[in-house]
Amino acid sequence: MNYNESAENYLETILILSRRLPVVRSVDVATELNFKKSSVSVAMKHLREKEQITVTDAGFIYLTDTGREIAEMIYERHEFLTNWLISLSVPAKIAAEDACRMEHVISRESFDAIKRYVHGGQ
Amino acid sequence: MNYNESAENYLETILILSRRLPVVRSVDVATELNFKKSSVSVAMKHLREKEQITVTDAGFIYLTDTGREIAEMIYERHEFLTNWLISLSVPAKIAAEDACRMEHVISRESFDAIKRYVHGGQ
DNA sequence: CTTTTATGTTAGTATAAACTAACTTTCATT
DNA sequence: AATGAAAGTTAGTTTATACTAACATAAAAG
Repeated sequence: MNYNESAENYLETILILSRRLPVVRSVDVATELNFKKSSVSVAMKHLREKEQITVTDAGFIYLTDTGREIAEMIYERHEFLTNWLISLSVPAKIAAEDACRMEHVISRESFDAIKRYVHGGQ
Repeated sequence: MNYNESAENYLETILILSRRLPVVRSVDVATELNFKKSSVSVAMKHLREKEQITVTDAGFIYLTDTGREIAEMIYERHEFLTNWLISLSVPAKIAAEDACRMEHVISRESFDAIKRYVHGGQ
């Protein structure tokens, strides 16, 4: 599978949480994803090393420009694919789960093509 | 990532090769997937254990009913998704690559819904 | 008949990404 | 001040899935 799926998911989760919470900490990500905090701690270290997030002394996580770009791309796909599948009568839970996996494996070309198709077909 | 992606891919490859070659051997799968024969050997052992393939003394690989069912489902998705993306002007190579990843992560519900949508929209 | 090639297997390695367990640090409450 | 909860880290484990290296066997070719 895609080599960045895990990292992309973390970045997306940080973005989503940053819109819901005043600050995002490691433990918030762990709670959201139902992961252990040790797993998140290691993952955040990797994201820091790739300079996709910064973490303050207080443990507050912020997306860098690069990280935000990825997060927003994935989140846009997530929203679009979820809503599209729901509009095709896929149950919301299944639609969200599928979107959550598809969003990491589609190329820009295909995503854009599907978007054009869906909008054109409305 | 999907927990069965690797196995599904092997089964699909066996199906495809079985239509192209008189018999399918481990080495044929390795050649097709650009994997080493040791990797395929281990994978075939797992598929045998799950009773998704049988292997004759001569090393010829055959899908069981269960294995064939999975292989055909994945292959149908592969064909459909590839052709659909190509019809949306995605370059063939990219379409095939994307289909090859999407085919493993979509639920039956979503796949059926997309199929209905695409056929209805023609 | 012996040597080479093709095929398959086994054992051990590497990587990614989760996990548990144990530890530190900090902060709050008694 | 002492205790305990919350947060984060580190070390080592697990699983999946590929890999390399080394070996076994059988068929082909000299």
